[in-house]
Amino acid sequence: MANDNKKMVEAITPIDQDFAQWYTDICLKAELVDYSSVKGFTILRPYGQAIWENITRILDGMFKATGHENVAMPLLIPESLLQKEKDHVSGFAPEVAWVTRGGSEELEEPMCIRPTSETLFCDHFSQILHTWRQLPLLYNQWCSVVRWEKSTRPFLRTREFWWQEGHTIHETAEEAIAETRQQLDTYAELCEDHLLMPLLKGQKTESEKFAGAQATYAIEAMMHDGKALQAGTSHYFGDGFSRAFDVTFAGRDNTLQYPFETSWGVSTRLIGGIIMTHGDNEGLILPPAVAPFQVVIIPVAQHKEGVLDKAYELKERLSKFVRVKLDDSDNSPGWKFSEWEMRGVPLRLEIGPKDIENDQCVLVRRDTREKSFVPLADLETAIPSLLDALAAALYEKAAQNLANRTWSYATMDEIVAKANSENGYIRAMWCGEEACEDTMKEQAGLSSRCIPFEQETLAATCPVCGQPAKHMVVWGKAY
RNA sequence: CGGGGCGUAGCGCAGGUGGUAGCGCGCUUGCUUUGGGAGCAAGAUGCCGCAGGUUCGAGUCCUGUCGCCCCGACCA
Repeated sequence: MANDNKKMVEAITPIDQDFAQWYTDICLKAELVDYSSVKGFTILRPYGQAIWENITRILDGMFKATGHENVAMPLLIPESLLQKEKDHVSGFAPEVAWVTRGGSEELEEPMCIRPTSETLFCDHFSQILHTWRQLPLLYNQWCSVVRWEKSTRPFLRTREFWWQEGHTIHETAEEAIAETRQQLDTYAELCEDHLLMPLLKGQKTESEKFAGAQATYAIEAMMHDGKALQAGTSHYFGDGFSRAFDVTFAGRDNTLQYPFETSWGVSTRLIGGIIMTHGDNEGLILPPAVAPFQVVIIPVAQHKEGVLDKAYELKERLSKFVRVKLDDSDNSPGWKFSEWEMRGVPLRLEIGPKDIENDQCVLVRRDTREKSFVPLADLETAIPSLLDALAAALYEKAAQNLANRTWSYATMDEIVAKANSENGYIRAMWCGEEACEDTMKEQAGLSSRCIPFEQETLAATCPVCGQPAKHMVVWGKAY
């Protein structure tokens, strides 16, 4: 009956009933985002922004630790600049937004709002690069970009999204490739260790790789519903962009050379990944590393003498080692329990008159709702250990979902049958031909997620065409 | 770009055949409550998306238009 009340007040659509609606409900009701008056442009509300800031803080630290520097590039790209690299422009042209007027005057040259900033960085590199002694240049920027998507969903696909884009140039191809792989590993560390999302790491096929790249590496995460989410990409460009933008330097042998380039990015889409990896019917469950509040203190019978005082005292004490929120609003304790569960706070601390009498409090885990009565003196050890246990359980549960939804097949019949009945990763061999990817899309509705770094030989031939197989590919449905 | 849904109070919605605006939640105030989304009472809140048209009269009918959401095809 508590459940009935709950559904009346602040209903979140059950996850099994309508996954898409469940997702949207959480985005809105946990107050992560709101829609703006322009389609596809969402507002990151304080709670959502706080999660993003925690992600950026962790990642930015990792970037700096590996020698990267932050810069800020312009918002607008002149049309002529965008067009310099032909694969790049044909990939992005369909989804760029244009500025054609300044004040009341038509611009001589239209400018697009950056969909990504390779062209801006290259143009800049061509200005500042002179000698091999300057290399590598390891740049990153935190910004938003605009891509005029046709269908949009909060976090997963919005017309404007916030991200970081790293752009580096190197003296040799080997160094650039190493950078590309290193940054992919950085993303993997962020996702697995902090966001608690188990991953598949690999290389994108020709047809799925970034416009203008020689190779695209990606991390793919699996959502509750068995669909894949491309959570981050890292691209190796060779010297294609350098040549297109005439980025040159005097080499060690005093010849003019083109540097080798990389770019890599993750976006606010990660927040969508967190929701769909860890959330449940009560709402969000946040990994402690990025939760705006790791502990919420809920005073019980807060009007009674001493309760609020004790709560404030605890807040003060806990704030020395966790991010803590004290909800001293007028709402009933029950309301607060539900509210903060919906918002995914990993641990709840209840403190009421009975607890104060016994010099204890109640700690409740968000994921299991498991209650423990803890002496107030032990909080400094009990809270971190509960947070760790919760983090381990979240990762374990997600890893279990990934394992349960990964299958290997050798024939098209098996693949089609599975694809029609369940979402997940289907591992199968592939001949390397794009035509077989197209066929896979048509017959099974699957796209190639990546060619995993960890290869296995499941069969000798491609299940689509029967030709000799070159790689094992993971197929799936993606967001 | 196709298919579907929808614009009425802050939010969610109701307003058969035209007659001058309603419900729930939330909000405000007061009292009682407080260990799983509290109760009672009294309030406040409207360019009915926008523009034309039909009509004595339009939330309602007609035409146009703008926008949003969801599902597909395309993309982080």
